[in-house]
Amino acid sequence: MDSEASGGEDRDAAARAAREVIELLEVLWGRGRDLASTAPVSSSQLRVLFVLDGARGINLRMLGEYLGSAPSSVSRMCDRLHALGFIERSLSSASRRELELSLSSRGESYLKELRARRESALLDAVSAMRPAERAALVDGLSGFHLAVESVAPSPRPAEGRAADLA
Amino acid sequence: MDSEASGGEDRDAAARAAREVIELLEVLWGRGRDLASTAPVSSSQLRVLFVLDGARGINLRMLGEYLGSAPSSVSRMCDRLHALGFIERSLSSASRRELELSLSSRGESYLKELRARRESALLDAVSAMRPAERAALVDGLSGFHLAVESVAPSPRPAEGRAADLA
DNA sequence: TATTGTTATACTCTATAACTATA
DNA sequence: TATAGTTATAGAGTATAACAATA
Repeated sequence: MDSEASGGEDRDAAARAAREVIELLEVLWGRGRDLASTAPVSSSQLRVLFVLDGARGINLRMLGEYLGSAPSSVSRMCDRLHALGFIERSLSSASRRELELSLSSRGESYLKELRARRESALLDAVSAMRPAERAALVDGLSGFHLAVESVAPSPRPAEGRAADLA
Repeated sequence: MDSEASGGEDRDAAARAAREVIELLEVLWGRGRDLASTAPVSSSQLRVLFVLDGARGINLRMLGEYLGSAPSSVSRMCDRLHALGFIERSLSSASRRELELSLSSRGESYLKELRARRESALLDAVSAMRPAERAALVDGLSGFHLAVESVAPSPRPAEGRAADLA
């Protein structure tokens, strides 16, 4: 009597719990957004760094598809990230009209430090949880992570699904 | 031997798992962002709707503090949301220099539909999880949700913490 | 004088459309 | 002709600074 026979109430509960936490973080996370005093990169630029960290050497068009952004937007964003020294743009050896984009060592270390700061901030929250809840969070998020990746294959999700999420 | 004696590895694991899922959603969620074809409101405007849904009748300054945005930005955003018919701005009866901001019925129904669409999209993901993981996700997220609210009191979080999260 | 909200100005991000260079 | 990337232009979001109205 785990789920199938019960009509999927547990699925609905999980979807609702996820939606509520996402909303909460959407408001809270957005508070230090964009040109925040201490942040050298905007949230859009940060998304570029995340993608490049997981797909080194891709071209500008491909990066735009991962981000769901137009090539012109990505081009200008890369201008600024390059001026900041966070990314490198080298000409592709295969095709002279393509670029190969990647994180610079400075970009890599920035990302590493940001992740450490974020985990430190999150540690404040998870430390306020009971151990059993914390263990459940790890198990639940691991499964959710894999499930999201299987459902939303990179770079283009289900075409129209993503629009609902913004 | 639940946690205290083990040096907090489970806390670190939970913080890391949360940080990874947030990063994943940051890239994925952002794909349908801002002026997306079908979306009538941008992600910034959506944050306004979320706050007003939880704090009806607040003034512009207070809304700005919840969002972490400057009054001038909020003022213009409210112009556009009012033009769209999603919010109402009435003069405060207590103080003639203040506004009382709230969702219009159109804004409320928009939010309700958006939440339904989001949960439907999330249902695709949680349905791909095993029942035990799904149950763990619900328990873990419930505890996390409460913990985040206790650690980051509205409207102003720990002053400097938020900047790391953008 | 202090506070609330608006307007002026500037920079970033976003898009579409027009353009150059390469395949 | 089709594709990769850039540039031009316009609208939205962000900020700081100067301003009007109210307390």
